[in-house]
Amino acid sequence: MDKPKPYHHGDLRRALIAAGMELLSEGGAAALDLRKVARKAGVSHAAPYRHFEDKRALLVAIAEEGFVQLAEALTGAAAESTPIPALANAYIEFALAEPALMREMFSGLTIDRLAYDSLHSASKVSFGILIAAIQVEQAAGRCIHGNPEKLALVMWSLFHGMAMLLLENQIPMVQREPGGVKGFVSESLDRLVEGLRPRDTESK
Amino acid sequence: MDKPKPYHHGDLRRALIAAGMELLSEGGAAALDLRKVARKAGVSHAAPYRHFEDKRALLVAIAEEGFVQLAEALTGAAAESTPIPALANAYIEFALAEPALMREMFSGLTIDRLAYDSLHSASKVSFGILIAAIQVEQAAGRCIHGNPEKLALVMWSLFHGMAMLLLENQIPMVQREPGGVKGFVSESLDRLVEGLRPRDTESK
DNA sequence: ACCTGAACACCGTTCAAGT
DNA sequence: ACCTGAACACCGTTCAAGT
Repeated sequence: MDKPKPYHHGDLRRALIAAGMELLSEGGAAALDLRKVARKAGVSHAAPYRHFEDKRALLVAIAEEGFVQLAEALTGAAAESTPIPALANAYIEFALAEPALMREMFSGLTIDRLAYDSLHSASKVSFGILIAAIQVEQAAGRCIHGNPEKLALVMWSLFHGMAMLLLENQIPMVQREPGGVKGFVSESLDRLVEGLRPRDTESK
Repeated sequence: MDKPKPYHHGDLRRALIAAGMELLSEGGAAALDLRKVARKAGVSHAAPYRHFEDKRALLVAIAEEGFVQLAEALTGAAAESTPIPALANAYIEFALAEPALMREMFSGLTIDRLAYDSLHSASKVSFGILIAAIQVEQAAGRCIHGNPEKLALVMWSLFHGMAMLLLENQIPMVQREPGGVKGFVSESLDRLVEGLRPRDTESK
């Protein structure tokens, strides 16, 4: 009664990506081998080669899916009343929730970016959300003028640095602080907004 | 006439680390397999296990050596007349000169940090240099008061984010900009120093 | 004490053969 | 068209045996 399916899969490609993401989430990059992915999807170890040229191609597809999910999380945050802190928290929460995926997304797959164009497009969507947030703040007079792309790049760099350093346990002291990760993110953001150079004292 | 050496190596451990770093530099993480490292050091593929428990232990030792080299680069920069921009440039130059090493240093080896304590100590040296630089700027009245460790953490996050995003070609537009990477780093640093919120107009 | 060669389990990839 | 099973080269790791 069902539509005739080729063998037991309607969309093996999607199933392989999903299986790969699960393995990544459970055991990190080391646990993601192609034969295990195939086993998890219920096909032979050679079947994935019908859909992906090699293991790297599967990893690129997974990273691309990761960027789609990140963009979704950021889109939600951008709609809140204080978009900048919301975006920072969303970025860092995403990274800490899926550390292995985050590493894979930003981990040297893109050396020859011409070959993986769709991966870069996916990552640019997230960047676009940051640019839009800066423009909103500029319009409201809460952010200095200047090229919004460059300002967004500074902000992104700070988000990304905090996320990766937290991810790799490089700053374990943050976990013990009052306020924990959220407090750290919020304070760091204040520093970027207010600046490190002392302001004139008469400002309110 | 030479002092009797055990077989052909006086310090195989060091030779293995050096060989591993060369492979990393030449071909990235994918090119670093233990058998190739052994071949490069002129020993059998089982010999490394006399000095390293497993492949991960060698990677940890390599990452540790990377942090030592990073600390050296930062120490030189900290002595310059404008230490903060010098540190930023040193950090990013190091990352771009040895991308594969940089990835390895910050790439999830440290999940159970109790097991790799010396790696964390090595990374803390670099962080200490950043803290000291903040304290110098505070004493000179060029940086706001407040916990220097927290301020250094913000600065490190920004450095690290810029370095990793550049490394992974996430911001290719920077390469085409006038001033290139150095211009980007310098402008971004200005934003952190001056802040994103508009300052009172009468300040010089 | 330190190193070697053979051996084992496992992975990425290929390919002739099946439906 | 899409999938399978056998096969190949290669890697991490172990271990009995050599000096």
